[in-house]
Amino acid sequence: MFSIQDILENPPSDEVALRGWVYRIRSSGKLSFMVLRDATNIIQCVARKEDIAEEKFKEFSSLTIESSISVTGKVSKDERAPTGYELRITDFHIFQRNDSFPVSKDISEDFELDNRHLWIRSREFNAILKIRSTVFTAFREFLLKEGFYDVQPPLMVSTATEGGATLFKVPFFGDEAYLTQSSQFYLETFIFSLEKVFTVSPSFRAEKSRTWRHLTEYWHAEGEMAWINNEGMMDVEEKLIHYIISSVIEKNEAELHILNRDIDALKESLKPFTRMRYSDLIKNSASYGMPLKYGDDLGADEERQIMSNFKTPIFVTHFPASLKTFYHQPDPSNPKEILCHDLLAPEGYGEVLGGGERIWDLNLLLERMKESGLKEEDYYWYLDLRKYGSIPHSGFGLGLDRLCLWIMHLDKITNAIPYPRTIRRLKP
RNA sequence: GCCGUCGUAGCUCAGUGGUAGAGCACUCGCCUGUUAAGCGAGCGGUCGUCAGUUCGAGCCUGACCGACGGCGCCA
Repeated sequence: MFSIQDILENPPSDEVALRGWVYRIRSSGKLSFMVLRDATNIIQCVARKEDIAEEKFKEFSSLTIESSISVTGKVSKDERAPTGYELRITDFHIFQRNDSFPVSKDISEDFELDNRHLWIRSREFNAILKIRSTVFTAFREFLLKEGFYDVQPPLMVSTATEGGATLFKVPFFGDEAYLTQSSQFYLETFIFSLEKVFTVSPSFRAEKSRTWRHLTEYWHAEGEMAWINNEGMMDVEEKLIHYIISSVIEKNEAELHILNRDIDALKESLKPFTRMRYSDLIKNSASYGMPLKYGDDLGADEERQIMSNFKTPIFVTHFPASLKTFYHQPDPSNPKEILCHDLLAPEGYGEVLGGGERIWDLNLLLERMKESGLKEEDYYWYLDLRKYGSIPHSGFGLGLDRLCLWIMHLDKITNAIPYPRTIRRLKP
């Protein structure tokens, strides 16, 4: 059995059979047009009254969108057909003729989300899923080539990474567990065995966020490297992002077109990324149209305005320690700032990645934990890393859904993931 | 946690205190090249719920219920 894409690439001269779902159907007297879709593409099929029995013609003409069907016929080039070729039907078999498909041309954002299980069949979402697949695969491919190992940290944990308020509680045999909000601390344990590690796993945040770029369950791609500093980490990340974007451009040009993604704009991000200290960003902030003072954090509005001045992502480094969590390594030349970086995507998309050098001195880490009100005994295993062969190291966390959001130039993160989980959505 | 918007037909939405509307979908016709097409006919609603004001409420007022959007937090 051929796929539709096979047929379009190598149109056979003999009769072929295809199977799939009815994407569009319209009848016009003595001929009926049906656009068939499968996983790979769409092709217009035409039934002529003269080619098949009258009853079969009627049956065909009354097909409904998303009915499942197989068709047999001859393929010919036809410029009037949506994908350039057309199959003239000699026979067909209906697996199921369904009632009217709930998802039609006029649907609201909310209705679409309620029917996401059906909406993912659409050409748009088919393209989104294919690009997601490339992004996830490319992330792994690149790091494996760089000598990283793919590791599997636990998702049910007993300690917070960022802060306690945003954890989901789960009953745990009379005790209480939490769904992980970041695997960073576990990745740090792995580097003492494997040196370069990464994981792609879900993270959970019980934040009552209601924004265009927050999810309660999101795909977190995290990496951790032994013996590397903040600058070196950014070098790896920049190559990684370049690799992911190149892969998407190479493998998903057709899908980018379906989504009306400006590929030239995306190609801009294959150029080197600007690196800018937080303090310099603040100094220049007025010229970016967003006057800020030292100590201000970058929110959605700030990032959007600042990034409207850039065509490629930028790294913002050396944030004041007060703006970030406790585990970041202070800058030796100015201990009030830390050796960290955020990667802000262009075209108004903002933060997609955060990373930096971790504190590797035991006493400093203890001090910072105390300031943050964290109990030593909860983090005994994390502290052990600083007791037994501690080394300088860095890591990062990349929001894959956010990366997909930007790469596909979508309007909100719930359109970048098939089954978004947000404060108000647990179905479907 | 803060600010805001909306509940009318299966879907998307109009609706000015005075007889409940349109487009799409669906059903039945018609059409030899359509592009979620076109033409004709048909089908379809206790206007979120409860109360109040009024001669009269989808429309005004209040409460409740439900949904959605933006910000903070972050990835």
